[in-house]
Amino acid sequence: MAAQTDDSGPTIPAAIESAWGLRERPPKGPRPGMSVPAIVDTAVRVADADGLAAVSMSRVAKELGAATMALYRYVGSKDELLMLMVDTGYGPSPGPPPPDTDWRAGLTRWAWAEHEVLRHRGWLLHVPITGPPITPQQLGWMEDGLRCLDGTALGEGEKMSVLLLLTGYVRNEATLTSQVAEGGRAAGVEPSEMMPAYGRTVARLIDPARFPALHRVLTAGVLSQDDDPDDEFAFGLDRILDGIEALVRRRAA
Amino acid sequence: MAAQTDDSGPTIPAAIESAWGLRERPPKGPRPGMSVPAIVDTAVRVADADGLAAVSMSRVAKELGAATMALYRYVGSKDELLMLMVDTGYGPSPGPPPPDTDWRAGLTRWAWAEHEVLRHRGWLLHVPITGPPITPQQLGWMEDGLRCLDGTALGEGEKMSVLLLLTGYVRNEATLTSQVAEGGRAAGVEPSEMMPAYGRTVARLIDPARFPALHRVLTAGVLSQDDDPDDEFAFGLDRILDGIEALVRRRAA
DNA sequence: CCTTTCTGCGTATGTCGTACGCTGTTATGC
DNA sequence: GCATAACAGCGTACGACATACGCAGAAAGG
Repeated sequence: MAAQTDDSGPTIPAAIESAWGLRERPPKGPRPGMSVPAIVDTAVRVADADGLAAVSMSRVAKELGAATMALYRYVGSKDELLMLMVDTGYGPSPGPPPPDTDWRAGLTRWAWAEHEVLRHRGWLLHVPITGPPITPQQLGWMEDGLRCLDGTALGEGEKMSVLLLLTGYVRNEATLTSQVAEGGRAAGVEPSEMMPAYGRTVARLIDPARFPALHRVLTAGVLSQDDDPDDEFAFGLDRILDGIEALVRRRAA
Repeated sequence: MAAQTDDSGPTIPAAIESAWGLRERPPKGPRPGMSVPAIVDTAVRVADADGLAAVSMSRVAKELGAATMALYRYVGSKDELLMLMVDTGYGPSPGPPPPDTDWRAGLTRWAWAEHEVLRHRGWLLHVPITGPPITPQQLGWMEDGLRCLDGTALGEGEKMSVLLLLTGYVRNEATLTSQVAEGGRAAGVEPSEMMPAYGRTVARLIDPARFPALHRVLTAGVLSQDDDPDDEFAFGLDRILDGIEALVRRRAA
């Protein structure tokens, strides 16, 4: 019976372990000239300024005044860097719900907080996600979301499902609005003219006889006026919370 | 007043226009040796077999027995090819709801149909979407979804929002499950051991005092058993439909 | 038949991630 | 004080990729 170390489960990338503070500096060798947080912050700054596509290893290195390959002493791969960028990009969660907040108000605040982050950091949506969250801030968001549901009679699995449902909605809504915005910028259309332009395009393509319902939507002018994206977000959020409320009530009975 | 041609709105890529059948062959020049559909089908086959990352222009060309640059006579860019791949990959919509179907049953069928497509074509989720749908089949799905809501008192804009909400949910759920699956395959873990392994990893990282709610979820064994992903999907779907039902009832009153 | 217009595609360019190995630095064990 | 081990920085090189450009040959109109 050999001594079993605690390395059960799949291997965790070294840089993630250091994000949890589980890594000390080796006793020998030269002092590191950079640090993982400095690299990640620089990468985030590049993404904020020029988008995720601008984040290349050479660009980040140049920004730091270092050579490209120097970065690989700190992060194992670009994917690892991206994972850490997501953690930093989201930032700390909005914190546990204030006392005397019911679950619905708490989750509303939670969802709006993520909405706000994604509105300012659209590139977060373009990071290819490779697995469930294991970075500190990500799990912090989860924790605070779970706490909102503390007073309910939902099972632990149901709480988790509810959070997944909500965060999925927030991400999806943000993806849609940012796509419209980015597509418009690429085509050189004013943001306010985006939806009308899309409506005209669709109107030109479809045959009203084959797409009657879609045609009705178009003639109703739904795509002609640009709604406040926040209204759109609030609409879906209320629908989902209504659905969750039905479940919470049933469990409470 | 110059004659206004119908090229209002942003430019539509040539290959998309040909997907709508709005393009005839030029009268001169050699006969084309390939066709856009043949190229797209080949690309879809490659993605089905080896994932979206394997879809490069050179790989598709090789598969067709042609040179890389020959493809550019048919599609303007790789992005254009991807857009067409999405259209073909989704395939035709499940059709309008059968007669005497209420909106909830219709949308349930609609959502499960997309769920099924995404389960078989996980790569669809990895295609970076650059704008609102303008390809024939995509708008076909939209049309059929709208028809499900024909009998309700919802406004046209609300119908659209409801569909966006649903399709967003379906995509998000599929993204999560496929990420777990892909992440597990990359780490060499059995699919059934994925969630437990994730649970152990999180348990090792978090401090129960700082993440009490998360710790409670872990000790409840939520992540230890792997649920049927279809159950998870059905759970969220019912929540959302409950929320929509509340709205439909309010409008009907 | 000649010109126009198109197809197929070879070549070349620039960008990217990253494997490999050399050079110089630092702290430890003697 | 000195050898040595462990590490930091990074120059070079490789393979993959999207794609701009331009040339050769094919098909149809005049």
